[in-house]
Amino acid sequence: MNETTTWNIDIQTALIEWFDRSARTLPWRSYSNPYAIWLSEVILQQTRVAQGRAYWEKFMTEFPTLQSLAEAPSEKVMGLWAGLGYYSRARNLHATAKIIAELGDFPNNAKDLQSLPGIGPYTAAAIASIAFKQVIPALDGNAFRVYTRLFALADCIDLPSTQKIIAHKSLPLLDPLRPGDSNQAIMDLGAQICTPTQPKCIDCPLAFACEAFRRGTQTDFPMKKSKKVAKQVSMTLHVIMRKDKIAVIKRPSKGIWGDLWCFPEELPETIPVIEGLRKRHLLTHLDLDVHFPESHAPSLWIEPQWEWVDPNVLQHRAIPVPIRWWLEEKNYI
DNA sequence: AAGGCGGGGGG
DNA sequence: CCCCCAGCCTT
Repeated sequence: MNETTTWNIDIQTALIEWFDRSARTLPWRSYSNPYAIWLSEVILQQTRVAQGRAYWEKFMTEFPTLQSLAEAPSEKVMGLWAGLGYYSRARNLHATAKIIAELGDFPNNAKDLQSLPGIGPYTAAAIASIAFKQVIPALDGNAFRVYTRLFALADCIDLPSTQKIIAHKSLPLLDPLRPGDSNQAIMDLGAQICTPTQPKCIDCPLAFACEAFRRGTQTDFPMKKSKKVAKQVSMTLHVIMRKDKIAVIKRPSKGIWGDLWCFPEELPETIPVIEGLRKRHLLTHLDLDVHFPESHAPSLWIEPQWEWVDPNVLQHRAIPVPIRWWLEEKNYI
């Protein structure tokens, strides 16, 4: 056994022992069925555990099995997802449930998993390692941070070439008998110890092996391209009342708030408008200045795309956060 | 390779 | 205010 091998095994062991001692207790970790694990992984894409946890509980209660999710109406799936963001995840989740239900059994390796909608390199590796014990590194934002520090790797993590290097260098650090736990240990480490700004290296089980720690350059990693500023955009969402009903439209699948119910952005010029509320809504790529002008449509007014709904029940549909905000401001919730 | 896509919590 | 989070998909 050469020196490199023993070094890697020392890291494997330190990681697994730390995991057994200090891992977060998360509800999906008590499940071994791939459905529950897949659901957690999709919900947690670009989403903190603290935010996604309640959604996982809701989905598991409403759809205890993959079959039940596959058979659900999409309106119900989108409604449960409302408020969590990145709504294409919900559409892809539903589409994949139907595909797997049709297949008969759950794909059990990363390559097959990655062919499914909404399952990319990270999620495929996570499911394959956790549910099926495939030895493959699951590289999320946490893992990229932990590994670039461990290796003092100064390459930009946005580049696919860098991600390949990390996948290659991290593979031997996984315990071949517990690859899922090794991956989850790295992610837990990133969330609790190897944090972006103030890493707690004094408590880190991998400090003995960490090149950035040895150099005192932990916060130099990971390197990434500077992000662009969010574009400022003004958006008009017309609040149109007809008697006691309010006009809503279902937004197209592509674009912001895809498949969600929203107030119309366009209004026939024949309907007079009064100024309404205004709200700033920040997204990663947009700085929205949302206007809510109010108007009243004649009692028999028909607009093909609009649906007239009771504002008191609108909260139960799949609506974006600004609509929910408006309903709250007007005491409909 | 770059840009679109949500929302919220923590420093 | 700024950061970035168990990323993926399209162009």
